[in-house]
Amino acid sequence: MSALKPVRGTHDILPEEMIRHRFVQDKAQEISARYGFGEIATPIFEFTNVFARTLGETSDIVTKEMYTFEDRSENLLTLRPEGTAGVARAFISNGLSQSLPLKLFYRGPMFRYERPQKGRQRQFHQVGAEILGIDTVQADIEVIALGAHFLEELGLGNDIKLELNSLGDRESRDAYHNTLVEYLSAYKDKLSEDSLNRLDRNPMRILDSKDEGDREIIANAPLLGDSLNESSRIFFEELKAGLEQLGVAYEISPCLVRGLDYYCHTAFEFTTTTLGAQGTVLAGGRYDGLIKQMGGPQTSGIGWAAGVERLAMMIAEDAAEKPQPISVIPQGDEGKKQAPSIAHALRKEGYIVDYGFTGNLKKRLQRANKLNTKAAIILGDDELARNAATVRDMVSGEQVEIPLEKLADHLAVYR
RNA sequence: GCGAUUGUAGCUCAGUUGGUUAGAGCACCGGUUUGUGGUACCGGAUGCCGGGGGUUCGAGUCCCCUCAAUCGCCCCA
Repeated sequence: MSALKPVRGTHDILPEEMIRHRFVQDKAQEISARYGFGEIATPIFEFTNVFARTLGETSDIVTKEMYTFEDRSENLLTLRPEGTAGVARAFISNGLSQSLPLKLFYRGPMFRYERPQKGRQRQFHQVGAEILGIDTVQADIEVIALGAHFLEELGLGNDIKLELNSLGDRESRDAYHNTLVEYLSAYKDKLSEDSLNRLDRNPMRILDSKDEGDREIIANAPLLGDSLNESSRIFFEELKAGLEQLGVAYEISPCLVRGLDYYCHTAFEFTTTTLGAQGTVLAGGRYDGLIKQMGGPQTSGIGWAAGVERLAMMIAEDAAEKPQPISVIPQGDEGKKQAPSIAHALRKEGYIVDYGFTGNLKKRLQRANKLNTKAAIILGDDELARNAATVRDMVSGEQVEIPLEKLADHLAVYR
């Protein structure tokens, strides 16, 4: 046991796992690009108020989960706990209101000081997509369809369901807020302690409570859907119709609310039961008030983020292909002399080439086998004297002698 | 932040009511084969028993503290 451990909630991603990690990220990027999203990278730290002001002063993320520190110039900075606030800030900083609508994809590490569990680290990675500047439901439909498409491409179509709800516009949300607080206040002596705390701060989160006593009270609580005003109701109806048109299956989840303050109208979560308590795998919603709240022009937005680690855990063992290199194996003095330039030439041709550095023929073949090599090129003095190399097919074990100048062509089948 | 479980070799784990030099499988290294891998056989190395303190003649085993992982709550991706 080494005394040198990584900081709690962080971990190393070794090459083996990185293949899956990359697969998830690259798939997200690839599918997003197909929907016309360009990739953006924002800094992993920002001025603290970028997050504090936008996520909601009372949200758990802001009040107890941020990595906040002062730099040497006494700036108060925070490691980003999520991606949307940074994208919104970048939108304002770069005057991107001239280029609306914007469709942006991002990926990268996020930081939250939470109690670690499986699928919940303090440094974790997200991929996300945002559409800025479209206040009609078409954006919601496209963003959700993108999420569903991405998860499907990962091979997770059957393990995941989409939960959908509408928080309504500001007016609807405020109206509901009031009716809910009124209703819940009658049960003040029966609510759980957690929920009591949330009654003032963020009463809608009480709908999510897993406490049994709370659930009984919630069962008869007024529904968010009933407080939606006409335009919000139509918006939601159009969203559902649009998803149906695209064959995106969903379930209405009347108690689904999101933790961050900036959401309105559409809220959705793709969830799974295969990851235990950390079942949310991709989630998002509409945030029409966010950019204005940050000091930018009124600009609507909708987007989602997905947890890369959670998705990487779910994808099938063999979903992400491992590289299959070609091994170059020198044998004897002449082989050692020529091997580096032969390997180099093949790499320039685009082949993945492993050069094992040490060991005799046997050891190098063992290494080649472990690396899942397709073919081995054996460079012995005998064949080099004839300006040729032996190519061993690592699956069949068959060997043929190939003149050096035809080597690259011959290997085409192993590419 | 709260509650519970766990922590022995690189990995997965065994280790009787506390009792000498702590074990297995896989992986690793070497050999059977000094120019031929994947199978087989033979051999080898490996541990601050998570860390610290305590009880005891004696602790991997019991007690306390601590760190970490896992599960649930909370929160969320």
